[in-house]
Amino acid sequence: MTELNRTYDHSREDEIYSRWMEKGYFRAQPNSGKKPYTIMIPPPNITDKLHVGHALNNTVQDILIRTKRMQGYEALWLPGTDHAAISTEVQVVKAIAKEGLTKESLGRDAFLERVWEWQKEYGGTIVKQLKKLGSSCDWDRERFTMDEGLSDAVLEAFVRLYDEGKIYRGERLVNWCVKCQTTISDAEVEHEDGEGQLFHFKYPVEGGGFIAFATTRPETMLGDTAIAVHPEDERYSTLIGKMATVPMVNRQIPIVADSYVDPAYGTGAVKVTPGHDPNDFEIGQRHNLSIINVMNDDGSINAAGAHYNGLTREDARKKIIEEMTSLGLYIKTEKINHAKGTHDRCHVIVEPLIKLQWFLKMDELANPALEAYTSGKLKFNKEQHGKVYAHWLNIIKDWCISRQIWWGHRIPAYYCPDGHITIGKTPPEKCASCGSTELSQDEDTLDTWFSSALWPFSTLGWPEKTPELKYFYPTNVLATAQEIIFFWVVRMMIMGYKFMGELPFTDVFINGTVRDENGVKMSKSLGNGIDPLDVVEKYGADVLRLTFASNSPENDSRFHWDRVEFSRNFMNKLWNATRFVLMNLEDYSENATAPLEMEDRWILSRLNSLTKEVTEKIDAHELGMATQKIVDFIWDEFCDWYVEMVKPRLYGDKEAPTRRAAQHNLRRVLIQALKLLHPVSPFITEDLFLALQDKEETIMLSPWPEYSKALADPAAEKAIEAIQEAVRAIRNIRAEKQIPPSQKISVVIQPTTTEDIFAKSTHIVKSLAGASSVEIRQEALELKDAVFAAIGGANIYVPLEVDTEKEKARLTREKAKLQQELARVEGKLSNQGFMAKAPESLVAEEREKLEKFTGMLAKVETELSNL
RNA sequence: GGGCGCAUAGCUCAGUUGGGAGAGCGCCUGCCUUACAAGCAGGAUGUCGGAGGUUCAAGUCCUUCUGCGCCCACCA
Repeated sequence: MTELNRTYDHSREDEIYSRWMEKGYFRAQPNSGKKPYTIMIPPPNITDKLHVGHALNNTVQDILIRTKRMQGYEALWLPGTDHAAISTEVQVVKAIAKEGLTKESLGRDAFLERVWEWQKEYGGTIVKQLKKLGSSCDWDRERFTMDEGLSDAVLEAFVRLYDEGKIYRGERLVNWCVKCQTTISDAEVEHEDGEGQLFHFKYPVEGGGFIAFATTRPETMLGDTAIAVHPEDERYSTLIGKMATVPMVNRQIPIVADSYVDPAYGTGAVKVTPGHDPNDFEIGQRHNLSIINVMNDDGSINAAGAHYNGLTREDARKKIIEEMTSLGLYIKTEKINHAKGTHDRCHVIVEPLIKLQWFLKMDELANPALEAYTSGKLKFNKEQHGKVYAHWLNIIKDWCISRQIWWGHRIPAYYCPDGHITIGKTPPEKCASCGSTELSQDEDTLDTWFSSALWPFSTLGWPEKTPELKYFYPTNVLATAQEIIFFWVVRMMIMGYKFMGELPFTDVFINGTVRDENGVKMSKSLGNGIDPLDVVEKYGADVLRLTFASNSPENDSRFHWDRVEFSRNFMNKLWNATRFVLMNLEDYSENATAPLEMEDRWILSRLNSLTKEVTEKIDAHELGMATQKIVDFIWDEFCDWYVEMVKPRLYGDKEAPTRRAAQHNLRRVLIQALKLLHPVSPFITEDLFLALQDKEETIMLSPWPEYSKALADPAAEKAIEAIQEAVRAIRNIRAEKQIPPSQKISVVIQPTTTEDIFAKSTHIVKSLAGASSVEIRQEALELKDAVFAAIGGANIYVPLEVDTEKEKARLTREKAKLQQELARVEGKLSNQGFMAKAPESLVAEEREKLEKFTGMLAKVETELSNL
């Protein structure tokens, strides 16, 4: 047994973590004979720095994995990172720009070398930071989406999906970033509200007259191929089917009827540009309109824009307004609030463009993923998240999986000069169609999420049939944030069923969002987040973890430093409680056995219930509840009550069996409580565990406590409850009478129950209520010299000089309170519906209360009249 | 516009088969009681957003209104 510092400090966390790593406690092996329990870390971007969401998410996972490890499972928590294609590429492009270099000037291979260098230098920060949190990942199995094995899995998946016709190449309107020269997924488009201009124009219509419309993007008028109106809009019914003219390019376009158009908005007529607007694209599909792309990849106008060829989109806009004005076709410009789609990395306005892209057909693949949820095989910690998951699957569209960037898995498609496509994991020697040996590989790479979608099995060795894969797949829990449900959870489910024939995990834990003090989500882009490592630095990882865990990580929450302080205070409390126990174990002998007292059996019974509750709550992924219960037990029941109850025994005769029993039980209860707390606060519990015993070398692998029926002791619980009530009553009297703690008082207890619990517990009352003597008497005391209090099991008399007036007021208050309670109970018992339909136990409980309150009221009334 | 939520003590939040309203912080009172002042004991504070409904019983279930939040989409 070791000496502990006077106050808690977290300086030993790194040392403890290193020891765990050296000992290999985090490692998990297949076929160990134990049951597997697996969690896959949601791969953070290799470029990420730890932010508050990561910290919360990892706290959740570590709690789950540590619990299962202690419960004897072969617990694997597999860590890793993804290559964050777009974000990384953007950052490296920025970095080389400082040297005056561009991607193109470097060339593909040299650029990729720079990316690897860059990621070696800056990547991996997050991994170190996760270790600071105490994350018990199996770091030997750490993976990276761009490493050899995972890259092989990506190619394998692509080839298989292509061979089955699930992957196709198609022209699609995609979000195009003119700065990054890449398509971006819908997800990467940020909608920023801002002031915009709505330009009103009119086109001439055949047979005379005009049709007016409005647009925020005049430059796309060059690609207009129709005007659309609502089919039931009477204003335009005569115009439907007629042709209008786009003057700049002198194009004849039809006026079509489509119910997409909102007749109430603007003029009720919409220009249709299928080449540059997603909704127009859909209208175009319905009416067989031609698609005209008027823009180059850099956003400038192309040859389809006639005399605007070569202008930037901004210049073209100005010139078009000028031309329309000169033709008398310009009406007006109004200012509007306008949501602009911008690229979330570079904030340049997104341009919808027609491009040849690779797509993954989702409809059939999505079926088993949806079925898994509806059948209950896939469970979410909250039903609301399951709904979101199902919603996404119900409206799923084909997934554009190609990206026009270099950093990532290059699409394994090879083209011959005739444009035939040959697909292969390795570069084919000749074209599969024409035999040409002049092959060039597709320039595009795959969406990062494509590789992430394979994560649950690619990290375990797929497509190889490894023992790991067989043993650990499907995994148990996937813990992530709600905005990732569509991006990642849905896609992992789809790929899991596709390639493994089985779902990748059975439980999804969606953790809440951490907000700042104003209730705004903490995010990197807003910069309103706290740095979790600052908290670790100042307070320790245990404190950070307890703060998250005790504040229901499954719910949204605000980050509050008050809570951090509270967590720290709790650590100190626990630390000092252990110091106290250790101080009293100096002459401890493990072999000495002694019969347990009532309070010992009480705390054991309470701890036993706690063990059951905590285990159940953790299993049910209700971590907030579990944590709060542990904290309450340690602070309230153990420290504030049990330790105080046991003090007189500890300070008594050294060799007394009752003292030996107290020593034994203090240690036993504390160790078990530490075990329950360990998943939440691993470091302090390890430290204290090692100080309290020397048989086991770590708490991490120490068996998780189990509920034992034999330890449940309702009688002891009831007895101690009565004593607690008595103590509170006496403390109340002391507070009201302003008796300082140093002044001892004498107490007379008149039990109203037949059990002699008070006679057995005078040492407790003395210690906790500051009594010099506790007398148990069957007959009542004269009240004129004593303050009286009635509790459930006894009447309490504290002999003091009584201020009659004050005492009268106090008893009157007491009487009113009791009368109120009685009225409620009586009301219930006279309620026929209640008596007929309420469960019997509830009725019995109410009857018991009736009896109790009646007795107490009678007593108070008697005392009142005696005054 | 589509989807998912939230509204409980001054503040931040718990409250999971419907059965006497809770915690932390803050506030008031008294204590440096030999583990802990990062502490101990005691205390005050709520028409559980409004209105209906189901039920013997509603913070908890249903409907509706009001005010917020998040995700996705979007105005030609």
